Amino acid sequence: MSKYIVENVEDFNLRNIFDCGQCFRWKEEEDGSFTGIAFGKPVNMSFSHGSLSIDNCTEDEFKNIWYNYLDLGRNYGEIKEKLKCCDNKMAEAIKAGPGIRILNQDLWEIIISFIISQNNNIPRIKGCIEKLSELFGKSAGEYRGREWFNLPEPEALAGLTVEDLGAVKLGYRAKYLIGTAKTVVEKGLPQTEEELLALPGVGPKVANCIKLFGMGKMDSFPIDVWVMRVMNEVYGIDESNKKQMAEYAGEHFGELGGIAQQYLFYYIREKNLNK
DNA sequence: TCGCAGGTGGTCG
DNA sequence: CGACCACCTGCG
Repeated sequence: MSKYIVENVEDFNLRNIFDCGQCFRWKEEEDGSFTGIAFGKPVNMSFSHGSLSIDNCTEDEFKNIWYNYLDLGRNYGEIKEKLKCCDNKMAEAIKAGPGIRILNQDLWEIIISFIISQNNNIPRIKGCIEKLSELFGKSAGEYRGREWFNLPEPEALAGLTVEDLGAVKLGYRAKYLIGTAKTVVEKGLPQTEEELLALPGVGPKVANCIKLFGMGKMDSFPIDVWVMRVMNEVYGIDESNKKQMAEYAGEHFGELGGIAQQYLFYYIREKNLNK
């Protein structure tokens, strides 16, 4: 079992990264490391004093998968300086999650995950994704004493019925997943906002999440209930005025909107959890 | 029991 | 267009 180690990794914190709402397949271990799966590879990551250690990972896999997945080529120190500039509130938010990075995730996995996420809570979202993978995904092999599964491919999902998906407990989202899978099989993966919004179960919020987490569009600014709360609390915008929040993000954060959103999201959730 | 959780789609005015 | 409202499911 090979382990790959990278030194001098900055602006990086596993809990910040895996608990900022962008992914659903990672679990924190008692020792503070995280075990999970992406791009068909189950691994365990641990990090301390600038040293990132990835277990069950070869050098090739690090270069081909994890370097990009963890967004290690981006200078977050520079980004944080830009966002802090002239914005004390943002500087405060960044302090809550200074090691956040936007993961570059598989587009299809992100589409499925965020359709499931709508009007749902995190433990159940994670449960649905695991169950869906176990029942209908391909095996990704054994690791740390269990078998891992990938999310089902579009073709596999497109051939299922709502009844087939019953055990996954997706509720009314099951028909969205099947409809989206059928569209993707027929027309390929979506590439534009228009194509995203044409998928069943994808509205403005989910589309922005897909763009940010699955398409590398860092200017996307998903507005969910937490962002509405934080934009109200921090910038005083009316809690229900999504349009004004989107405008504010465009004007003040610009190309860095998605990253700003992550700092704000992490900040308000952490604050809420500590209450 | 009932409201709520990373919203969306359908229906009105 | 914008404002409502039902919606699977499970938990407190």
